[in-house]
Amino acid sequence: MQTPTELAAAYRSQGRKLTPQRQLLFQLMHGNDKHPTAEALFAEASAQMPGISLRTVYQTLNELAEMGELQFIDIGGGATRFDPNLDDHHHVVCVDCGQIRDVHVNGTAALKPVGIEDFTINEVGVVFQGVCSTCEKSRAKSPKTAQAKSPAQQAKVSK
Amino acid sequence: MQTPTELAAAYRSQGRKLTPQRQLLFQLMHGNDKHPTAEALFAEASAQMPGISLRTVYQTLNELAEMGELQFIDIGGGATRFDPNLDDHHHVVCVDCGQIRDVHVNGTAALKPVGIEDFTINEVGVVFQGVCSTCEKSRAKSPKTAQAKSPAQQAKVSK
DNA sequence: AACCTAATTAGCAAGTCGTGCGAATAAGAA
DNA sequence: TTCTTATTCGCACGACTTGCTAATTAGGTT
Ligand SMILES: [Mn+2]
Ligand SMILES: [Mn+2]
Ligand SMILES: [Zn+2]
Ligand SMILES: [Zn+2]
Repeated sequence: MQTPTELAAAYRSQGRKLTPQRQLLFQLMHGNDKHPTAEALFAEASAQMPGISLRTVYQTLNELAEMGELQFIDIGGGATRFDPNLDDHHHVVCVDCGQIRDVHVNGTAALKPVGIEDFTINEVGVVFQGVCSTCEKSRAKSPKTAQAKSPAQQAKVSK
Repeated sequence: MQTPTELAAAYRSQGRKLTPQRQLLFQLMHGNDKHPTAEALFAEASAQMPGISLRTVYQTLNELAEMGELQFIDIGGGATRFDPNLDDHHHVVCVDCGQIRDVHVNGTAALKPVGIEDFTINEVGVVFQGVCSTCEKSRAKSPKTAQAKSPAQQAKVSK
């Protein structure tokens, strides 16, 4: 995603208006590597701008996605996560706390899909599933007790 | 996923009952490589057993997942897809029609995630995005016209 | 500085997907 | 056949996201 300033220019050049809500969201998303949900972003935004609506957050995120400024990440778990990082990168998910971390992956070019000659491939996504060090420690302390997870950070893991 | 007969045994040995609903779902899922949604499976089941409830379909699918007989696949697009194929494999998604196809991938062992030394990785998933030959042809005929897609097969694609 | 108008916002209704709950039903053991 | 308890089904409800629209506002025009 471009900087808030660059986005301002991009918006104007497209006949879009520069509202305080949008500017705030530009700031909050720029360089954001947390892969937040719309709700999470709404919470942050609300702190600085009480009254901003969740609807506007969704609207702006969709808008930015249409403009190619950010991507959606759907890895299960209910809510879509938003990612302003447009570099070629992939993700690791902690199955315990649900956090998503960027990860650069070497070797993706060498991946050879077999049996789909009839497809024209445009993109490849790699998702690692594991446990982060923090959760690993918690497990050591209370091996039996499942950690309390807020719905927002729960990861619905396959298999 | 095991055969309906094997599942029957597994169920009984776990004190679970063998209902006609479950048996039908075992059949419909066994060897199913369509990665159906719960709704899609419900539709198929309803054809053979009018009156079966969507609730029961969800219940049975969750049950089978708990038993490790199938996996959930979440690649965006609204509904979770179910996969009875437990072999080590990956998926290709047609961004046009939303179909998901199994694909064996060579080279996954060589994938090197960089910068997540603090994670204990358990699993790696690879998803290819592209266009299937059928959709490719449709595009040739009507390049401008977007294909009509049923909600169930729509793929919500990131980026 | 006041004005105009299209774009935007906020809020609530509604849609989709999935789960909690409880009464009625049925599997399977006795 | 009887009994116990797992299961089914239907509906309410919850989480997430979008549709709709009246009120507001950005930003160009006079
Ligand atoms: Mn990312
Ligand atoms: Mn599969
Ligand atoms: Zn964690
Ligand atoms: Zn297709």
